[in-house]
Amino acid sequence: MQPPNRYGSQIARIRKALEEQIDQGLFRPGDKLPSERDLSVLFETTRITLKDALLALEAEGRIYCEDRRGWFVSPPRLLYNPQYRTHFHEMVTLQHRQASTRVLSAKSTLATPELCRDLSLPPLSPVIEIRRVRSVDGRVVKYVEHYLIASRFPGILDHDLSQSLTGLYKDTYGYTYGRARFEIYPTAARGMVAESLNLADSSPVLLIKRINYDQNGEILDCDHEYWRHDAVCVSIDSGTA
Amino acid sequence: MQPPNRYGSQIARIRKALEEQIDQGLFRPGDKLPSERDLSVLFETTRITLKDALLALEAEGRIYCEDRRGWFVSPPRLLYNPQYRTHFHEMVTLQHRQASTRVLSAKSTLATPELCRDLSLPPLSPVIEIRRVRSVDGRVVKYVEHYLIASRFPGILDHDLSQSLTGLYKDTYGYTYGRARFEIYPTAARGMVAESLNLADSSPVLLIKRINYDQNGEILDCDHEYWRHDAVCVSIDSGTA
DNA sequence: TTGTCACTCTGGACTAGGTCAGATTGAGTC
DNA sequence: GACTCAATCTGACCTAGTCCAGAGTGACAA
Repeated sequence: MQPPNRYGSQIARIRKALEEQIDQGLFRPGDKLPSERDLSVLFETTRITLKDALLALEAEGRIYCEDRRGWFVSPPRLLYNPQYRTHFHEMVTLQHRQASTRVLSAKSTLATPELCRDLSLPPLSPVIEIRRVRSVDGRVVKYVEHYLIASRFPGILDHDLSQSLTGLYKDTYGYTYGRARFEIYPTAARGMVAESLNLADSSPVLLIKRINYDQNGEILDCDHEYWRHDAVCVSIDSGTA
Repeated sequence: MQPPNRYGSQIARIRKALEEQIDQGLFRPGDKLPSERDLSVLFETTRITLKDALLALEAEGRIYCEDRRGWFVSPPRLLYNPQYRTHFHEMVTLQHRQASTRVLSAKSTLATPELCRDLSLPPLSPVIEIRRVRSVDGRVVKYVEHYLIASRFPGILDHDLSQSLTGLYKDTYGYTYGRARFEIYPTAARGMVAESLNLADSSPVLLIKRINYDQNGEILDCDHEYWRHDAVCVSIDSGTA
């Protein structure tokens, strides 16, 4: 074992070396780092120690990992203000970046007990479940599950669901957004969430649950948004509360 | 090596076993788990594999780790609505839990460039820097750095700073809160942040930066709040935006 | 042009240990 | 009762590998 040097530990030494390379612009956002194996040779350590250093940088949001593809330098976080429910594409474009959306599935199903509570529905109510992933500059950053109160959206499954739901709500059903309630907390990606975000199981994500009301204060739907934890900065402006 | 069994992997097997024990109430919030060594013997695996399972549960917020003390079962998350700047103690008490505050340091210093920008101050402006930690039910959950515009708070260092700053602002200076701006994102604890929260370096935390304005729309101060990532659920209610 | 299949590269999962330093504890002292 | 100090417990940090499965690539055949 190497004695602790002026960096305190191997992990800190490697972390700082990589941080410096990124800060100096030798690696640019989106660039791929060398493989864990190559880096462990380069830093004269084992893969486990090296991986601990990579995990530290990942926790900080400086780099991210794609399952079995490699480690990459994180682009700047997307500023996301959930209060203004502008189109995702519009928000991304305003930040001079490129957005895309892919529908994974869309179907009618029965609300879970948790959904019944969140949507104020009686037991066994039907809901429309839409799963989508959204990308910025080609990188998947968000996996969303939308749950729409079925009775309020007749025939919605026949529409193109890769477009903005906000626009569809307004143009087809005459609903505009009123207030909304959010819950935001860090958790881990599992199963389909991890898969859709190209993450390893149990990778950290930021979960944003929202319940959306229409212009008359009636519940419309709720979303479960799973963001790659390094890809977003939630930005909120409160009035006098 | 054991072949993948019906749980998919050792890590998943261990994670699910521990999850079940917690769900069944065999471990209660705040309880200490057996040591990593004991658990690795119990699950017939190595410490590294066992630790991966613990890290997965930590990422999810089910358990948390205190540096060199052990692993513990996470209590329910504290609901935190940053819009209502009620006293921390009041908020915690409303959720039937016990709050405490400890002042780490309080001094006058010069604003960093970042602070000058956030507080709209000219270069080299003096600010009051207050560092505190706040606990819920005896567990440290938040490390905060407050930066007050020095010219607006003459003599504040002579007051008891372990009390609510909101109250002090109002009673001593006649300031009440108006609007505020937040930025919320996951990052890693380093140095004093990690130390104060009893976390290992590079553990995940939720960072909430806020800039606070007074009743007249003038900037008062800004806070950098570092929350243990499993201890909080940010809850927000937006009006019609 | 398209599809497929073998090969390679990657991180994921896993074994089996050791050393180190901070935190805790308990016996003993004053 | 308070204080000290040594033993012990704990996670942090570290070595040195192996095997596996998914992702990507390039040659080649249909």
